[in-house]
This record gives sequence, structure tokens and C-alpha cells, in this order.
Amino acid sequence: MQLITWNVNSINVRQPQLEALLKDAAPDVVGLQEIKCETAQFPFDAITQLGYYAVASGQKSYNGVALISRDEPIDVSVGLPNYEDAQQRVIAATINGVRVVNVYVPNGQEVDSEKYAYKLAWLDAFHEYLADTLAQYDTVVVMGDFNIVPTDNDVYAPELWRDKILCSPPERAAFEGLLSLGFQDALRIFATNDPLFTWWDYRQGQFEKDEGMRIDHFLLSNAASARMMRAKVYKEIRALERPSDHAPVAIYLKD
DNA sequence: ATGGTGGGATCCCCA
Repeated sequence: MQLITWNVNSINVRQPQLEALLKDAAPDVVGLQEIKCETAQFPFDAITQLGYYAVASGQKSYNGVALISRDEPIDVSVGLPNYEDAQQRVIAATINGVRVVNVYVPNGQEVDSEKYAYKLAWLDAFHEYLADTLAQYDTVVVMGDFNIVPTDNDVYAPELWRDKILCSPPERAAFEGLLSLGFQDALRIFATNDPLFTWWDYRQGQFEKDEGMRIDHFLLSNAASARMMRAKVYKEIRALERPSDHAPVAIYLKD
């Protein structure tokens, strides 16, 4: 079972790349973030024609998430029940017996800004939501753009980014708090020192210099991590013309 | 040097 997470930064622009990914990689589940369209504008028909189900939670201009799957998504839920939020950031469903949570965590903009306070409060609510999810489901996969660099090994210049947004200690503590609920950071299950960057800023030619960060993650419950086989970063898709600033990231679970 | 790039909106916001 291949599951992919991808911040597309506008489904309207990235739809051809998504269709190619579905055809070429034939994933079982894809979680999209930043679709940047209203739910009704999401390209359900094109995805259905490729043999997939799709559910989405969108809004005008910003944010928005979607789940695409070979098998029918069951018990679809949108948003956090414990946090009133106009921003569409969470969609979850049970697919082929796996509870899949697809998330777009707030960026936070800058440490000590209003958006940073929103990010930390939002992560508190997300923590509670995942605790409830683990209480209800055995096999849980949380995927998405977490907008958090877990450790200094996940950023091209740790000293430059020390205490900055995406790397600040409170953000890292929130990420560790999620893991402490009973999740594994899937890309680090098999010990590797590879940075495994998933995002490169459009500015200053950072992709060409490989100045990236690992901010897109999979969190696996114990039952899910027992099935972990391998991971893959689709860096070649970040290298295409007119790319998203995020690469798709995949994990493969034993069937 | 107070910028860089790209998306979506509208005459700027967000990442």
C-alpha cells in the first residue's frame, strides 16, 4: 500500500502533475494540501476518470485539503471538532482499514506573531484530536504538511534557522508531543542520516542548491509502523517546470 | 541590498 502526501500549492496549477503522478506511480492513497480552491471547484471528475475516489474540504484562495484513494473512503470527517476554524486544514477517512488523517498545519509566519500563536493553539487542538483518533482506531496514518522541522538534521542550515519559524523549540516540542501520543516519524523508522528534504523555497534558487527542509511528515501508530517498508521523496516532481515548492512524499506499508 | 519567487486575489495577502 503506497500512501503519498503532497502540498500542491494550488490544484488548479498542479492538476496535470497530479494526474501524471496517479498514472505513473499508481498510489493507493494521496493526501493533498493547499488545494486553494472551493470544494466545488476541485477536479473530482478528472480524478474519478482515473479510477480514484476523491473527497475534499476547500475554501477560496487559501488552504484546503483533499484525500484521493483507490478504495472507497469511509467515515469521512472534516476539521477539528474541538477547534472552531474558518481555515480548511484537516480531512480524515478510513481507507482499506487504515484511518488516514490528512493535515495542513498553519505556517505561523514568524515567531511571536499572531499567526504563530494561532499555530501553537491549533497544534494543541490537533494533539487532542489525534489522542481521540488513537483511542478509536488501531491502524492510524497521519500525513501532511506539518510546517515543522523536527530536528537540526532536517534543515540545510540549522544555525541560520535556530529559533526561527518552522524550527523554534515550541514548534519542535509540539511535534514531539504528537509523537509521544504513540506515533513514529515514518521517515526515521529506519535509521538514516539523510536529510530527506521535502520542501525548498522558490526564492534564491534554493532547490538547485538543495537548500531544503523536511516539513512534510507521516506519523504512524504502532500497528501502522509494524507494516512500514520504505519511504520515497519524489524529488523529480519538484524538479519539473512550474513545480509546487513541496515534493510528494510516499511511504509503502505491507498489505 | 530591507530584496529575492510563486500562487491567488485585487489594487495586497500568504507561504
